[in-house]
This record gives sequence, structure tokens and C-alpha cells, in this order.
Amino acid sequence: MTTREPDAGHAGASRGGAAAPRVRLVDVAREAGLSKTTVSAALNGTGRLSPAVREKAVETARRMGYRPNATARQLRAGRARLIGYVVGEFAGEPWTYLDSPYFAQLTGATSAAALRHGYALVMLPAGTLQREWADLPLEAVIVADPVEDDPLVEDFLAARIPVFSDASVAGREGAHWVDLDTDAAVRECLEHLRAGGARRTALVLPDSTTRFHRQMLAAYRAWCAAHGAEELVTLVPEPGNGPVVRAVERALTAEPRPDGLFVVAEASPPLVMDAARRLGLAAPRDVRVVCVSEDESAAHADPPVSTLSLRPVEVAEKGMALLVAALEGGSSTPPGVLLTARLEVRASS
Amino acid sequence: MTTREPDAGHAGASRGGAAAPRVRLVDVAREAGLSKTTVSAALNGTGRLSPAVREKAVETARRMGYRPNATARQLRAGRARLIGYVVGEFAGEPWTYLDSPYFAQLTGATSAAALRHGYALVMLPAGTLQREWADLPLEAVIVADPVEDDPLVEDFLAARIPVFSDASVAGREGAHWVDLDTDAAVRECLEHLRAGGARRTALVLPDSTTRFHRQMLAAYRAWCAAHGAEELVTLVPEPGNGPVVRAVERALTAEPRPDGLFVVAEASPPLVMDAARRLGLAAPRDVRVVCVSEDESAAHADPPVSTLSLRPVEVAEKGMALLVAALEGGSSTPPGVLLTARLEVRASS
DNA sequence: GTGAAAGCGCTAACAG
DNA sequence: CTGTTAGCGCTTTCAC
Repeated sequence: MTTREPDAGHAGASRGGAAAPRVRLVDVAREAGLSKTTVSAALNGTGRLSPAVREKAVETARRMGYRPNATARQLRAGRARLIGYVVGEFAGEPWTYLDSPYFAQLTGATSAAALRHGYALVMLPAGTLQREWADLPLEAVIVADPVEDDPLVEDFLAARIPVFSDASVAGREGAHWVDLDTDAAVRECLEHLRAGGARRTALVLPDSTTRFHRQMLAAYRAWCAAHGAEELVTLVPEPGNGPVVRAVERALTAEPRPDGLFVVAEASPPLVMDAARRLGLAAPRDVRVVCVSEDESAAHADPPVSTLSLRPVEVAEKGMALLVAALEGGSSTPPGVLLTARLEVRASS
Repeated sequence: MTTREPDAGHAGASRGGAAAPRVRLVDVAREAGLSKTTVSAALNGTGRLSPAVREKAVETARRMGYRPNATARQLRAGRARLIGYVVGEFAGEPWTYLDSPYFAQLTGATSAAALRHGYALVMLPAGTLQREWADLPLEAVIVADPVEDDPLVEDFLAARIPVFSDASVAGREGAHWVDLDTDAAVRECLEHLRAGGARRTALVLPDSTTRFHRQMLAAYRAWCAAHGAEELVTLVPEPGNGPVVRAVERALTAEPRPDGLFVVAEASPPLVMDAARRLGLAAPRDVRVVCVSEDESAAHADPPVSTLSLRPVEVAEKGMALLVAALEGGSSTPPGVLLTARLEVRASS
């Protein structure tokens, strides 16, 4: 069988839709009157070649528009420098998670960090099936916010693909994690509100089984118990600004009325302040407010809203450093990293 | 040289950090007492095999935890089903673009659509260099919102990688596009505002050279000219809620005051209404407002804000359909597709 | 019905 | 200093 028969046409200008056969290393070598090895070495700056030969190889390659076949290199190298990226939380709605500024920033920062380390990130929509990623040469996978006993995590681990996620995967073989110190975060917020005078701080929390939300609730309860404060929890039945706003209204119309509000549910901060205003409450005079949010609009609301940042950019960068260390540095890497959230105090509290 | 010498250890349980050598097709074949061919056929359901043999092959593969090497398959297949995805607009800030709900939805919907068609999307942060994607076996690349004469687009085209983008690339060899009918969109908004009674509608627009923004401005001017209306344009010097809010304030304090406001700059709709309220203006009584936005918070603002949706999900899906057709269907695909924006009328107008 | 062998495009030993 | 050769792991004609 001659080498290139199956392909579209010969080297000449293909007129129709048939793509011109891509020029290979061997084509360049033949044209330059050199061997594959020499050309390869010249292009990769690898071997010891005479400047004249190297120049000739490089020039010929350039002239012929040669581009190395990435797949062949990957096969040769035994690795593809490809990392999968999934967000587990909203498995029902395959793409909506990016609407959340937290995940938007996490995703963007992760892909940037990956590229800086020489890896590319492939986006796997939540709910992706095994057979959809099985054809990808993934070296590792990042699962942001997995649900409890996430089947995705199980599948990747079973396939011996290292998983990078939050602390819910801690202790499993091949699993690494980056997580937030939620206890410290909740404590800082509640004590900040208390220092401002709040004695009854209500919590607005999604009715979800995400690890993060469960931990925030537990930390809130622990803090209340430790300080003899009454637990005031309003659950948000589903994601979205509407449900959160209604929950805020419910929380603020309880009797006796809370004088502190800690909104952990993802919502537009200006809308939270709108809700308070509609109830005739001014912040921070009547109620001191802190929202968990990465939404930049918080700083421009009226009044500007204090936020607790979950630091997606730092999470992404620490996570990628951990991933690269684990993938390349051998086995002596720590299994996980704990980060601290950051409270941005603004006028609302 | 024996085949597997370079690898970590032998088949036995590797104790240290050394990864267990992955099981290959040939290992399964040997274990099952069959040939590579037979096992391959069995696993792919390809050849004509006796049920017994097929069963044996499949069972052995399962037992040994065999997973095909994706890279080898890709090399064999001659394609990797990988598509690059870049957002060109904010080349200065490598990740912030996802903060915008439009791009967030576009990105998510694109990756979902890609996977549905059997392709995976690799995220290339804005500002990615040639040498960073050259090692990826990309079959095509999607460039959302390229800047004028985007070097990224030039590089991809020069590398003979098909580019899918907006209409600014129209007419170039290997370039395909999906775009919005901005004329129709602007007309619909301005006529809607006018029908509500607005006689002086101001435009708030980013001071950017993005094709979209230039077209919106041109369409606004054309409409004003055609209707004998005065042009009232306020430019936003840089992205972000703060600058947009200040521009809105400037626009609304002009003399004589506008009675219509068309905000094309990306901002949190509740903040726009806050700005109007601070100036003592009620919508729609004093000023009728339409914002270009995909932000769900618009529907919950006080009053709810009318929005012009650029339909990122539809753009993503049409674009992916076009891409797949061009990549697989041959050459008879249209070069581009034009979509219509959607005006969501709410109380603010 | 089953298996041997070629080869996808590249890089890295090893001769010359 | 350069070229020949052996594979990376898989699929697929083509003989048997």
C-alpha cells in the first residue's frame, strides 16, 4: 500500500472542498534532502547540528508550512497535557453554573493557570457521561463542587485518573483537594456583625446538600451555640435571584426582627439591598448585611455590600500548583490544601 | 530493547509512587490467548467473531481494567475531535470575561453543544500565544468577539485551522461566522421606547472597538437620523459596574434630560435602576429603560428591567451546528448565519 | 472466524 | 555530525 493513497489528493493545488494533505516531517525531510531525524532535531533544537543544516531544515519547514502533528507527538511523549474540568453541583442544568460569578472566576482562573503550567483545560459540562470523556487523553480531572458521592468522581477514580476536588474526596487513593476553612470564615463574619452591634444574625442558605453549604450551616450553628445566640435559618428552596430575594424578605420579616443578615445563597447583592429597602430597613442602621459573593456589583450597591469572598482565583491557582506537583513532582505532595476566605467590609455592615 | 523496560515496574503491585504501567491491548490479548486484532474487534463490536471469543475478550479486558489509549486512537483516526475556544475581547485581563453573563452562557452552551456533537472544547484564555496551542491537535477554533484584525484569528487561519467567529471574519478562506442582526435589534429597542412615549433616548456604550459595539453605535445613529432624533451618546471609558453606573448618571443629568435610556454596556441591571432612583427618577414614568443584558437579576430589579438578549445559547448552538457541518459535511455549508436578538419587555419601559 | 503485519507521524536510541 | 531503525498503542486491510 502506498503511503498516502487514502488521502484526498496530491500535493498540487486541490481545487474542490478536499483539504490539502497536511505536510509531514518526512515531506520536509525529502524536500530538504535530509532525514526525518535531522529535521526533527533542527526544529526542536535538540541534537548537535551544523548551523547550515539546521538553517536549511528550518527554512524548508517554514516554506512548506509544516506544522508538527500534535497527536503523534503526544503518543510519542506518552502524555497529552490535557486536564478535564467539570462542575458537579448543578448536574440538572448542564451549563448554568457559569452564571455564578464564583464559578465563572474559578473556571477562567483555572484555565489560565493550567495554560501557564503547559496544560490545556477541556470543559466537561456537568452530567457528562463516561463514554463522552473516555475518548479524551485526560491526565487528570478537576471536579469543582462535587455532589455527595458524585458518580463522576467514582468513575474517574476507577479509571485511575487523578481527581482534584474539594475536601469531600480526602483520603481516597488518587484524590487531591483544595478547600476553604469554612469554620474560620463563618466565625469571622458573625463576629464582625456582632462587633457592629448585631445580636440576632439570620442565615440565608440554599437548601442543598453541597458540602460547602452543609459546612456553613454547621459552622453557623456551632457559633450560635458557643455564643448563646438563637439560630435563625431561612432556607432557599432553589437557585436563582428570585428565590433568594424572597428568602431574604422572609428572614427580615420574622418577629423579633433580625439585626444581622448573613446571605450565603448566591444572589445579586444589589437585589438583596433592594429587598431590605422595600421593607423599610436601612443598612447598616436597622440591619447589618454580609453576602457570600464574588459579584463585583456588591461594591456599587446602595449602600455597598460587605462580602465574603471564597477566593476562586486563589483556589484555582493553589489547585493547579497541587495538580502539577502531583502529576510531575512524584508522590511527596500533600494530599490537600486549606485556604482562608476573605471578608471585604463595606458600608452595609 | 524489550518493550516495556523504560516503564516503572513490572505487572506486580507497585508499592512506591511509581504508577502501575497501564494495561494495553496487547496485554489483554496475551492474557486471553487471542490476538490484538480479535480483542480490538471484540471491544469495538467491529468484526465477525464467534460469540464465545467476543465474550472472552470483553471479559478479560474488563477484568484487567483495560482502557484504550485515546491518543493512539486519535493518531490512527487522524483526528482528535478537539475544538479550541477563545474570547478575544478582553485580551488584557486573561480571565475576567467569564464575569459577563453573556460570555458565561455562551461558553457553557458552547461546551455542552460541542460535547453533544462528539467534540470536546479546550479553553484558551484570551491572550494565549501560538506556542501554547500549537501542541494541541485542534480541528477548529471558536473565537468569540475578536478584536479588530485579531492576531489570534490570523494565526489560526495561517495554520489552516478553521475559525468560527463573528461576521468580522466573513469572506476569508477557512473562516465561518455567526452574528446578530444589530440593526434590527437597535431598531426594535428604540421603537419600543418610542412607542412608550420616549422622545429623547440616550445611548450608553462602551468606548471599545469591538465589532458589536461599533455596529450598535452605527445603528443607533442611523435610526436617529431616520427619525430626526437627536443623538445622545455617553461613552463608558472602561468595563465594570462602576464606570457604567457613572456613565448612566451622566447621561441622565444631561439637559434637557433624556426620557429614554438604552444601556448597551455590560452592567448589573439593578445598579442601573439604583442610579436612576438616586437621581430622583422613577422608571418608566420619568425615564424608560432597556439594558442589553443576559443577567437574570434584571427580572427581579425594582422595577424589573427590560432587556435585549443577545441569545448566547442560540448563538452557541447555531455556531456549533455550522462548525460540525463545515468539518464533516464537506464544503457546501453556508459561510455564516445571522440571528435575531430578543427584547424582553418588563416594567422599566 | 482469526491472526499477522502495516502504518498513523513523530522522537530518541544507536550506528556510521 | 548525520541517517537508519525501532517503536509509542491502536485499527484495519488482507491472507490463512
